[in-house]
Amino acid sequence: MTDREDLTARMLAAGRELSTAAVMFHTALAARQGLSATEEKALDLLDRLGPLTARQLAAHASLAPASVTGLVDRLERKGFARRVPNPADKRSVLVETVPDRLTGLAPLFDHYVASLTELVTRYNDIELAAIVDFLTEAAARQRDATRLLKDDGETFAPDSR
Amino acid sequence: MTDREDLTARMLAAGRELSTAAVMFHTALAARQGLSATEEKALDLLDRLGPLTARQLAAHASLAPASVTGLVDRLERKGFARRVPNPADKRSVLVETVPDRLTGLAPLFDHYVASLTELVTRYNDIELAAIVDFLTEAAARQRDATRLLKDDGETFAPDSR
DNA sequence: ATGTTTCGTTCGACCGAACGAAATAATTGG
DNA sequence: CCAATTATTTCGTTCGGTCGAACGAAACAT
Repeated sequence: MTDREDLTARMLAAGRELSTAAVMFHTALAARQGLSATEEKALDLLDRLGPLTARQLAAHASLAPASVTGLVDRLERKGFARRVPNPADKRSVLVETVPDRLTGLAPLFDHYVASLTELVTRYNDIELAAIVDFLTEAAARQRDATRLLKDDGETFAPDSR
Repeated sequence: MTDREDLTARMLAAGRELSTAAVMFHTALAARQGLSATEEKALDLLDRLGPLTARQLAAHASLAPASVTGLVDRLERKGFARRVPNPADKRSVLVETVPDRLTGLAPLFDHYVASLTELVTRYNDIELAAIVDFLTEAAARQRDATRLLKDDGETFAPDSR
């Protein structure tokens, strides 16, 4: 095995390690907040797409409208989201995340960010640029893989977002 | 903002992207196989620690013995694990993963691995070594953060199952 | 040998989370 | 201004997943 092949193999192994570490981190984060997978997914959708009506949230999360009522009830009870009246349509309800729902965890995030910031002092600008490029590209390719995984399996189960 | 600060900020942003991509990939992978979070966690434990007795699996997964019976029943029914007699103790049962439980997904993995392998041809040896080092170190630091998250949260809530 | 501990399973019960159908409220269109 | 449509909630139900307690079988100890 050449040095180059060895480096590539180690890249793959390290990538797997980081991947599982990320999954475990997110799992622990959700558990710490007392959130189920569905609830966390909903909060992520609301963060990424902005306030949504119950119906829109149902569509994005692939849930029945009745299920969203219960879901939002739980999120409100736990203090992670709230219903606000929709000025444009008094039948509907806008659901939005509570702005500072992560304040209690800020020290942890700060510590982690500081740790990574310290880590990259090891590398010169050229190396760091390569790292940034790699992370960006790897994320894009993993998103592609995720899409393949879904499309391939849901040919008959429309998500309809 | 200096170039260096900009690079570091982009490293953090790209890292978050990759992290969420990894989580979504794992979620899709589990859904594709019809596995719940608990079931996937159990399979991961069995893969990492080798065959375990039901009791050991219960301890590692923080489940009651009765729950493990049902869990392993489900995994067997779905074809992802099996019980084998424990030669050292006829009371106990060893649970192991079925060796080729990912064969159907091999093409997908191969494609993703090939994509990453192609990606790193962009970088010279120095840069690639930096990438490998970064991935390894970032994984270690994220594991640390996960541990903090858990320890900090369970100081008062003994799991004790 | 025989009493005790350990292992996994079975049983019965419970809870969270999802669903469909019906009910309620508000909007839209003729 | 009324009928049809749309948005959400309520209601009752179902299902999966977990638990504690009780049990039989095997191992251990004395």
